[in-house]
Amino acid sequence: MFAALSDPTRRAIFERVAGQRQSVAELARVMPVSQPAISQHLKVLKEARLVRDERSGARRIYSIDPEGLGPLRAWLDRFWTEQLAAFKTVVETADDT
Amino acid sequence: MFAALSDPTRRAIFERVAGQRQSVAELARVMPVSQPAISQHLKVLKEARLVRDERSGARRIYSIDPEGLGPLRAWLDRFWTEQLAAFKTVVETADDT
DNA sequence: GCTTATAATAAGTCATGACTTATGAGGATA
DNA sequence: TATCCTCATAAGTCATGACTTATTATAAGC
Repeated sequence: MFAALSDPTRRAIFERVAGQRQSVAELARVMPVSQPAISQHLKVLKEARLVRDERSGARRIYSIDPEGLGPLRAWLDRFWTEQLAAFKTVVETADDT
Repeated sequence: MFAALSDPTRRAIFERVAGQRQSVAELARVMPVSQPAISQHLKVLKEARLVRDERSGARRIYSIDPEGLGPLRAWLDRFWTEQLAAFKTVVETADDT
């Protein structure tokens, strides 16, 4: 999950696909890397369940995977309360001044 | 942000610090890597504003940074609606069957 | 059928980054 | 002051992974 989104190029591809379903060639046209690089990134994103692919003739259309970001959000929420607790502590400490 | 959380060891350190503020030595005791490795990871986490450090005598106590996860949540929320839209499309497509 | 477009895989290169050991600096304790 | 912790930095090693070009497979159009 995090590994899949950590690379800037791959994250850019994901954001683009999330905004609008796209073929590999379209992505390759606009991104500053080669077509194989795009395919490799899409493979990683697909394995992370962040994108889906769908055949359309010779094209292969990639779109965001609805399942994808759930685990990330779940992980984030686990720390949200702890973060707030820590923030509260900071505020209280500041109040002690 | 993503890069900082992509490494499993570093993520484990972050989760541990998030649960309970801790010194470097404490982390080094429980984690399966050396003390310098811990320090290096903490440096990365600190630069990503995910943890804070605080001097306590010779010790240095690390805790979660309240500011840290905000940007990640903001990024995630940007795609949440798109994800739902995509999911809706999937459902509607399924309904067409 | 032959050419063209699309996309995946193979193989190889090169930089990055996650570790290690060694060392030094700063504070506590006797 | 001498010793012991605690932690950061330096330097070097090694694996991973993000690219490239070359190639192959499949579908579309003439």
